[in-house]
Amino acid sequence: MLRSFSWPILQVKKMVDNNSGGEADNFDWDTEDDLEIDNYAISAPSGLSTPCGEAVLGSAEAGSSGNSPNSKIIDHFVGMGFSREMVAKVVEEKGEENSDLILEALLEYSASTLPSSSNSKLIDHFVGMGFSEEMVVKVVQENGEGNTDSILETLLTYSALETTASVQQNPDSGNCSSDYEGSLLNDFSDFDSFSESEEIMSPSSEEGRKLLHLTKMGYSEAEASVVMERCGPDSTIEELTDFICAAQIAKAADALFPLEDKPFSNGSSHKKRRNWGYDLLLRKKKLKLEKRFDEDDDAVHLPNPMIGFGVPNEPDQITNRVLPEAALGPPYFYYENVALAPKGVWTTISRFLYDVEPEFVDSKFFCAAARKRGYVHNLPIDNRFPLLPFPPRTIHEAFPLTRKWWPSWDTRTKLNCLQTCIASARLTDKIRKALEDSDGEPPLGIQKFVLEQCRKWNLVWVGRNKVAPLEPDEVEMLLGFPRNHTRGGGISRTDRYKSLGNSFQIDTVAYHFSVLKDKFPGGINLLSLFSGIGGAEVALHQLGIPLKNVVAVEIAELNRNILRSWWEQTNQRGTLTDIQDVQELNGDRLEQLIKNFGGFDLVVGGSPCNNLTGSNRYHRDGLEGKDSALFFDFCRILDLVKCIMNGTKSMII
DNA sequence: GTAATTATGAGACTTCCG
DNA sequence: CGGAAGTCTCATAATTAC
Repeated sequence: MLRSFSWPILQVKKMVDNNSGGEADNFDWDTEDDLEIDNYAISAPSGLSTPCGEAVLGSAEAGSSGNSPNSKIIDHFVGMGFSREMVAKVVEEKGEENSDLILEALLEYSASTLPSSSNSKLIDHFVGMGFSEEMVVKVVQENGEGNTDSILETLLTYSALETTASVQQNPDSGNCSSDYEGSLLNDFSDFDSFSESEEIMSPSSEEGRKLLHLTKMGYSEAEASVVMERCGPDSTIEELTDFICAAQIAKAADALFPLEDKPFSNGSSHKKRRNWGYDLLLRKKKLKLEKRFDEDDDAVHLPNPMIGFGVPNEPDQITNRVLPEAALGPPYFYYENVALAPKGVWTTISRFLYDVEPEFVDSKFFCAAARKRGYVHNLPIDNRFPLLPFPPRTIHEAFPLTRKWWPSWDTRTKLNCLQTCIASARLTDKIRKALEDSDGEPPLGIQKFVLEQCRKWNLVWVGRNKVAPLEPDEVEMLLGFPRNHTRGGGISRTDRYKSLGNSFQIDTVAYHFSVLKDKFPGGINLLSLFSGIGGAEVALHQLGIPLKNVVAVEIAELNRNILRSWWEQTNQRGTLTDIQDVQELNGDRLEQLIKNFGGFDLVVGGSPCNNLTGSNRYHRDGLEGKDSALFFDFCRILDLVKCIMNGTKSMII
């Protein structure tokens, strides 16, 4: 039943409305819209590139003009890799005669805007998405590195502008609203700076006021009316300008994915693929709008008990659900992260994964340790079955030797979440000393202290007054990995804890994957993002689902070694492809992989949680944190896989 | 002597419960 | 409404290994 989620029927309804073709708020980028916007951009060239361009370029507006006297020299330096606005600014300062002086200034300016080491990773992240480095540096500086959402948005807009500015040699753009300065999206209050267009329309009605606004910003009256018609009468200026920018963004996507990828350049995959960035932007925008309208409904309520659609041996089972159409496979996908993330994170994750409702499950229903996780997936949920035999499900079953020393006042039967760090020897010593001071039953205060530390650090009793953290192989067992999965091969104890603490609980994941067994009797092609020590692979293997082709993306060499070693030891007959960085997985690489073995059946990923988890005292920055933002790479890659596979299919047909 | 490992101590945010 | 419980952590210093 859905009662355990606050995930609303309402949301489902909304989606149905969308699918049935709601006009005004239908942001779906279907072919019709595509054409229409393209035509729109071409048929009305006078305003489209300029208004946004003015806003972005600020005082250096001359750069966007194709026929302005210094455009040639600007193009020259832009061709060398400097950003247009930087060149324009420098040319304005130094004059266009002395190109040496300009070059010197440009180099100096570039050096001064080089990324600091702290945000260079963020910059690499966006550069990896296909944006130019200087553009990224600039945008990161403007937006601050904390706000990846607005960075991405600005980048997309900039790309669009660069493309249109260089593609359209627009004779009129130079003298269009050159007095407009400041942020296009934020400042709409200053009417006085547009005196020359005052007479276009009187701002008597609300509609007229908006129209006037848009025309003052440099759009033609015709453009403004078309956009207002499309966006509906209630749309804000911000939405209207966003919509206009969408036309440029569609072109920006072209710039990101040049036409040379031959195999599919005539098929539909390329066409769809180029829109992923735009889709991402739209989903972000949609999220923002929804946030604005129902801020109260933002929170996802975690179910209690946390059993998702059901766990073995529990009567409450949900075997039916309706997935949004956009979420349907192929491929199947499976995304995992910590359930207890900061507010709004799961709403965002769900929105980006086609509005699929997360399934929150605590692994304590599968093993002796808690592990509260959210899973967003499009797998069927009927006829699931667990791995057998069941692993031990209480501490005593898992560690029978501890029973002898377990004090009666320690009432734990389950361990807390297995994390990446363990208690220090000093702490366990402190506990021993505290207990030795009292004969027999310790005072309540001591009991409370000890119990608190035991819960916090998952300590077990290994002797009289002696507690200890779990050994790595004990953690392996609890998580369902084969014994010694992470042992040896140059891996330290600390690394083992770290890798295991970041991993799936096999029994939980296998229970969800079990529905695939009937569907893929001949084996499965798996794309495993952030694969770590191979939780998904191990789960599928233990279910008896043959692994045909596995592409595992994992940044840590140690983890790749662990997976490779497991792969060899279990005599896998398929092929395992290692990839180090998700950034390597661009459209071309994916097309090549998909072409090689005919598509992925399952895309799995649990992106980094260290900016989400409550254990992080320093950088709990939510999805915008530098590591957890890799979630957006999961979305990016999943989108690409979907597009390429659908494109391939339609080509074959 | 340098590199790798280990020890140590650093709160915040959310939900649940009474 | 306040307290309790729980959380895939991080940076740095100290120590040990090579």
